[in-house]
Amino acid sequence: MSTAKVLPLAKVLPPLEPEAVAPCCPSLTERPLTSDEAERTAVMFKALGDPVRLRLFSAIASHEGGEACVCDISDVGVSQPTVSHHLKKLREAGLLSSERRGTWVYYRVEPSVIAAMGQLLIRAAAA
Amino acid sequence: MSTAKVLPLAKVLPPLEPEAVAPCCPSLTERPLTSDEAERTAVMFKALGDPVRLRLFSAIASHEGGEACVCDISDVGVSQPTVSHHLKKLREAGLLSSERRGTWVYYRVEPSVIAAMGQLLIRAAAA
DNA sequence: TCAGGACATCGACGTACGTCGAAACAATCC
DNA sequence: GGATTGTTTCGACGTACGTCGATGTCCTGA
Repeated sequence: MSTAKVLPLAKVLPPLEPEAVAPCCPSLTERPLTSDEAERTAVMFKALGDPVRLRLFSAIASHEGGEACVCDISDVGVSQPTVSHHLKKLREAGLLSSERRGTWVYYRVEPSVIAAMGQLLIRAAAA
Repeated sequence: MSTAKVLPLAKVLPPLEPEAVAPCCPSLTERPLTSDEAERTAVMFKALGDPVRLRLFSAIASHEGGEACVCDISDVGVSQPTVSHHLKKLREAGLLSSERRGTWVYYRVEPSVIAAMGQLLIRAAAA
């Protein structure tokens, strides 16, 4: 029955090639951002611009090893599908990567992207 | 006529008492954010989560002295009311302060808040 | 006092977003 | 294979958000 699946649905969700999401973060202070640069950078900030996503991100970042499985961080007051939706947003923004290990899926913060966003702001504050 | 105005409409828009907007930024990595902390912090990230606002912010940050009048930064492809709306959002988030000087209104980046947001991310990346 | 420029507010419109329950998918255990 | 648990996807719903034109407010200069 249905031997041909329409989509294989990657078993391990890829970390999202970093280039696509963030060629990253041209300085905010050196010159005004172009429309394209702003579009790409805004995606990352928008991802952290929701209370639930911020709590999920914080829960993962503060978990030992900087990673946590979904089951560890689902106590944020919304339904489980909603948690999954938000984690997907964070992953698409390049801030998290995920990997399935047996029954559970583990999410991990993507240090390079986070650090780049931080530098961006630090430099803007120093200007 | 109408000698009694309903609202005085502050001549100089205040920098927004910093406490209200950000008692600021508890570490993302030390422990999971509470609901309230996430709510307050998300406002700041959300403010930078729009391409037009990011371009306005960058235009101000990259302008000499870290400040610019609205007339200097209105070339972002949206109408004047929309620019005003976005600047208000950034100010309400505590990221900008504004001051009227004669005919023009000058916006300036609020270094302490921006720096705090940056530290937040840097620490999360280092975890 | 009045005209004009700079900026903010108002009200309305369309779209994007957060949320949920139901259902599909994946791995494990019996 | 079937039941069970963990996670994602789907479809639908209400609300929040970005955008605009029209209008109001504040300041300046004649």
